[in-house]
Amino acid sequence: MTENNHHAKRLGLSLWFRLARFYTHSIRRTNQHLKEWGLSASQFDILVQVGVHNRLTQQELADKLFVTKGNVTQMINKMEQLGWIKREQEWKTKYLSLTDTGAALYKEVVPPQEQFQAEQFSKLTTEEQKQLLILLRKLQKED
Amino acid sequence: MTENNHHAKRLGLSLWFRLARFYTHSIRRTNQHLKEWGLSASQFDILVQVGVHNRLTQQELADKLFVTKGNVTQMINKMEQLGWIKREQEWKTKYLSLTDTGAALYKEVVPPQEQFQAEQFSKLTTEEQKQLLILLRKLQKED
DNA sequence: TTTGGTTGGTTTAGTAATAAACTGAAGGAG
DNA sequence: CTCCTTCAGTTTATTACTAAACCAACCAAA
Repeated sequence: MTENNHHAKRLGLSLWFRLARFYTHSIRRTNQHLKEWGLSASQFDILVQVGVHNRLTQQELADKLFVTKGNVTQMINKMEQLGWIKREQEWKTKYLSLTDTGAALYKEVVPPQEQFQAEQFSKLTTEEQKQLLILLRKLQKED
Repeated sequence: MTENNHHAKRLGLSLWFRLARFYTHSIRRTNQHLKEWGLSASQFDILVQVGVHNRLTQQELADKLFVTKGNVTQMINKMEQLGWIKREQEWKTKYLSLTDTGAALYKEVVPPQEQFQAEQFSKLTTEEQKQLLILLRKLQKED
């Protein structure tokens, strides 16, 4: 193996570790922050997706969040019970949308959460943040 | 709120979503890949840290991985039982190191895993990967 | 018309992680 | 000496997630 090749490999592992560390740290702080409104990071994720893409199916939600449909079933069960989300069945598919309570929560929690996430990246300049976004987008692009 | 300020906030949220999506996707593939050697992503993480920083305490390991010490206790229990890691108690602290089996596993699994992680970032050029690493490092820097 | 595939959702068992409360040992201050 | 704090690790209950098996409904092809 060439020196270059070796460095390239080490780089991949370093990137992975850095990214994983930042993620775990960040999600912990996020959960802590969202406690104030009685929801978790994943619930917030769902609230936003359902709020933005109204009447989407569970499968579509799973695809957007990159999680399994099994996970969606469980999360929605809970959020339905909490009265934030409603399911409307048509044929065999279930369409999701926010209840009034859910919509109110959305309006209340999104602005401070935007603020909070902005702060988590505030060690980077706006220019650097844009760069980071470009790199992340590129990483996920389908072949 | 100014237009700029608003964009800055949206940027933070976008960054967070992108990063989270990449992470969940990536860790799933990693787990899948590591199945071949019968270990999980988190176990690999621990194997590497203990392999590199020999004889570190559980608390130090927790700090390196950005997880709670409770999590470390549980993970180490399992990996001790699997015969990969040994604990040596001195006073009240427990020092971790790899067993011979653990060291053998380390040697076997690290190279292909480096290869695998390199591939996960291969949509970026080497230059871009270095940039990404710099940005991630900056994000985690202590004040 | 049966048969078999595809699709949306559910269930279940297991893994990783957390927060918070706890144990037990040291080490210091009065 | 006793009390108090701190520190390393453990325990417990809970959340989020996965993979894999499953169910039910529709659809198409033979």
